[in-house]
Amino acid sequence: MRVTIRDVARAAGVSVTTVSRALNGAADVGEETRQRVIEVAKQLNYRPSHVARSLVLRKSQNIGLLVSDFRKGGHHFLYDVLVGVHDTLAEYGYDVTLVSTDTARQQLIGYVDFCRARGLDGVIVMGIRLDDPYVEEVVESTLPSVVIDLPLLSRHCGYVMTDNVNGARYAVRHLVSRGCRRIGFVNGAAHAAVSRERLRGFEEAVRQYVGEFDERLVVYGDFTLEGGQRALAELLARAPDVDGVFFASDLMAIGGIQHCKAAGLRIPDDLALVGFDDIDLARFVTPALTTVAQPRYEMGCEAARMLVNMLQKGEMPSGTLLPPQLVVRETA
Amino acid sequence: MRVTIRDVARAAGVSVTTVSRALNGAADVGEETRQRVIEVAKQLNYRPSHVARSLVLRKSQNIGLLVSDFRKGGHHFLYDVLVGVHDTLAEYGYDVTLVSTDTARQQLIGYVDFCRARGLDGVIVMGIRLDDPYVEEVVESTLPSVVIDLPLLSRHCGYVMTDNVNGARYAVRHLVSRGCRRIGFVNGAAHAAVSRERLRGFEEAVRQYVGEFDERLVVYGDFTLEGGQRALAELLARAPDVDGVFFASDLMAIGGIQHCKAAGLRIPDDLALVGFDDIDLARFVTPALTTVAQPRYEMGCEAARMLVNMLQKGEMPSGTLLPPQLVVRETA
DNA sequence: TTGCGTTTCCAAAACGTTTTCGGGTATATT
DNA sequence: AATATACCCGAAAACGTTTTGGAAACGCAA
Repeated sequence: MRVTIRDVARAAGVSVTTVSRALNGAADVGEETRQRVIEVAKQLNYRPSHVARSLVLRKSQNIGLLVSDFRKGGHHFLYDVLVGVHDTLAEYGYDVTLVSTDTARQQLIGYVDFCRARGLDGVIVMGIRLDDPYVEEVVESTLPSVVIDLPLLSRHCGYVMTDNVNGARYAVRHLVSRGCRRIGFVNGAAHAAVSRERLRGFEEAVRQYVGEFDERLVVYGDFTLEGGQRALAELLARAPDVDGVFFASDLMAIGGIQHCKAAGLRIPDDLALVGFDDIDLARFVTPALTTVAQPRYEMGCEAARMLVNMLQKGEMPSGTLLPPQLVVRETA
Repeated sequence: MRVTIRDVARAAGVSVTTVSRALNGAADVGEETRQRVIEVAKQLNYRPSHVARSLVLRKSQNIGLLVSDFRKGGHHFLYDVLVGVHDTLAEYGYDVTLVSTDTARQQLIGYVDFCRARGLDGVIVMGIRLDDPYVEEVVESTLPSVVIDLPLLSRHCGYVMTDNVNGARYAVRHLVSRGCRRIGFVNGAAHAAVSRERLRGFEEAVRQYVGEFDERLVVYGDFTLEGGQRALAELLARAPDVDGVFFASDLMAIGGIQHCKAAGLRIPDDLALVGFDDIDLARFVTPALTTVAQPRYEMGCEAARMLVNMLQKGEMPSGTLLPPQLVVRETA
């Protein structure tokens, strides 16, 4: 059947101890025996069993990627982050197994127990909301974790997110540089952490670049396309003199574009639009959407890096903000 | 530290054997002891170690999701399939760990060895191409596997893909029903299995619905947006009287739309377009793209189901075709 | 009483590794 | 020559489960 360390030992005429040592680069094994063992191992196509190793070492070199809601939207975002996580984790020799909160919830156990049962060394959490009951578990648990897009910090829990306040500032600054003086904001869901930050950045930038801040110019669109349409309509009803608007997501901004077309508003002459995210759609929609891009892939990489530093070097978790980038196209 | 089966045994005043049996629903344990054990286990918040179990059972309840190239395009496709795979595998009590061919390749070992080292019970392969050196390994290996979008069938390897020939037929039939009589085809990469099938469906449908098949009306666009633009230009140069064209991917079709706009062709009056895939973009682009949708999520589910049946019931692998669906929007 | 079948339980082996502790040689030091 | 010092190597325990092969207790029939 499977070729074990014992087979290698027998074939090389040494003990299993020596095989283990030779293959793992331990010090106290003669150079010639080491070579022989390596040769035999290769000959037999020997692959150490990760599960046996995990059992004795009490770590699995396996980290969980916890996704709160796989289905709902955010495809682009989640996928890129996932790839980033996978790539850098693979570099460090870790595997990643998918964990959905749904399955844990279904078994009526916390996700921490879920991960412990599987011997996961740590977990990267994404797609979770502030109002999710799991956040409490994340911050309190001793399972090393880093969460994406939610500023949760504790002894065993770090986070990485994009610098939303500066992202919002970039957007406003750009609109101002394009001549806008009366700028509105279509925010996402109110309970999302990122919404608050983008609002803060928006307000600060408006105060800095145009002077007065009119809170009647911020409306909420729930991150959806239809929400964006509705919200923009409401905004324009409140303040017809608005000449530029910042959307907290590209999807909402695209809704905004559609509203403008329906209302006969020229973009960007009558109304300048800038979105947030830089989803794939952004470059294809007409007019192409000016937006502030999130470094999705890099967020995954950074989260992974932080986690392995916690695991391997015992570093304390931290909060990392990644810089977004304004990409200007046609809408502003 | 960790609470083990031994702790439960001690606390319940029985042997570990009995605990194992009680918890796993084996027959020979008294009903009252079973209840006591269960109670104690709950009390102690005992979670059996999956890795210890894997070691002795020699199966891990863990299957690999092999992605040949995480980065390159296909985001939408891969993500939806991945979610489908995860969801139904979770239903059956399996975990899924991400495996990229890159990391295996980098370690200079076959992906089968890679999976075996990790004790994976099986593997679902996606994003692989006909010319990939790994296909040989897939069909020859004894590791139960099912591949997506590539018709590989062997003793331990099944596949699921969408019914591409019928998808192409739907597209052509729709174009014909819209009055098109001279229909072109912008195919994807020639070496992709799906390309061949779509071509076959296209040819059959053209013969059936319009009569003669002119092979000069099929060009290749490499699945990219720019490729689609170029290919359509070439097609129109060859045959200016073309009045409808079927693209083997939405991205190429969108390239086609852009070419039409640049060339001053009205869609669908001068030229009717239909794509393939139904990516997110399709509904947002203007005019909205008529296309044939692939059941991405269901493909993942079906692949998972097939693999589980192979593993649990010893069923033979099979080839499954899932029906695509024409979604008509504005371009045809 | 003996023999036998059931039921309920347990000790121990097994799964495939790593690691601790110590044993043996050869070489260097006194 | 005796002793210390490296240097290699191996036996065995451990990791946390499942499962095998009995064993004890009990009831029942002979």
